[in-house]
Amino acid sequence: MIKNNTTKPIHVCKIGIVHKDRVKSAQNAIKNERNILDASEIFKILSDPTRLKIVMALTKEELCVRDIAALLNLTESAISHQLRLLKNSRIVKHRRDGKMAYYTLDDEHVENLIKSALQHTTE
Amino acid sequence: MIKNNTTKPIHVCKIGIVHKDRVKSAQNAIKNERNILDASEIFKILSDPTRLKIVMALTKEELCVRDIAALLNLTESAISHQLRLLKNSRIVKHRRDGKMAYYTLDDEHVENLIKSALQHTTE
DNA sequence: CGTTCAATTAAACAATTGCTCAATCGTTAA
DNA sequence: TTAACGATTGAGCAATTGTTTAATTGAACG
Repeated sequence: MIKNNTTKPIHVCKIGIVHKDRVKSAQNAIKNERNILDASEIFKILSDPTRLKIVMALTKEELCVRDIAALLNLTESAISHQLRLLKNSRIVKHRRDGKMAYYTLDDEHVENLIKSALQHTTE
Repeated sequence: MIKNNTTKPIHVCKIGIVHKDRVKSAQNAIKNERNILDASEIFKILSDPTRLKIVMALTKEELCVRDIAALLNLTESAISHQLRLLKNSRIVKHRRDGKMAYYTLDDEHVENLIKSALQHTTE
C-alpha cells in the first residue's frame, strides 16, 4: 500500500507515519510548542505533594515560612526552597514584615486548576 | 509572647507555629491527604511535555503508536512507555486491531484541565 | 511452518528532583 | 555593637525520571 489520504493504514517506509491524514490533523493540536511547555511547567509545579499542599493552604490563609513548615512537618529550608519555585512560577507572592515573610497566592486561576484535578480523582 | 488565638505572632518554642489560628485554619484545606496525592499524580502525568502532547493530539484523533512516534519524532518504544503511564492513570485507553493498537482519550475531564492550565499561561 | 511487522518490555544511562545540613543574609531588640 | 531570630541559599545526596538500545511478544500472511 502506498499514498493515501483516508484513515486507512498506509506504510510508506520502515519507520514512518501510518495514518497520514490523522497525524496531519493531530499536528494542529500541538503546533504551539511554547504554550505546551508553559502548561507542562505549571503541571510540574503542582505535581509535588508538598508544593500542592502549600498552595492549598495558602488558598485559606496568609502564612509565614515557619507556619507552613509546622503545618507540613518539614524544615524551614525545605519550605523556603519550594516557595522559591512557586514564586518563580508566579503562583505565590510574598510580603515582608520585619523578620517575617508572609506568603499568599498570586494567581486566582490556580484554585480552579486544582479543583478540576480533584474532580478527576473523585469521579 | 505566649498563648494566642489571634493573627498576632506567637513564639511557643524554638521550632514551632507562629500563627496558631492561621495554621489551624489552613489544616482544613489539606486534611484530605488521599485526594491531594491523587491530584498531584494527575499533575505529574501532565507535567511531561511528551505526555502532554500525546494527550492533546488524542483530543483530535485516534492514533496508533507509530503515528504518535512520527508526530513527536520519538521512538515507538519511548511512546509506548509513556502510553503505559497514561493508561495506568486512566487518561488514555486503547483498542487492538490486528497488529496495531489505537489510542484514544479515556477521560473528558482532562481536556478542561489542560484548558485551565493554558489559561494561566496566556493571562 | 517461518517471516514480517507493530507494539511492548527490560536493562541501562544521564539528567532531574526534593530533601537535609551548614552557612549566610537581613531585620529586630538588647 | 552584639546577639537572636526568621528566612534564604548552596552543596551534596538518594531517589526518581525520560529516553535509548536490544530483546521479546503477538498477530497476520505467504
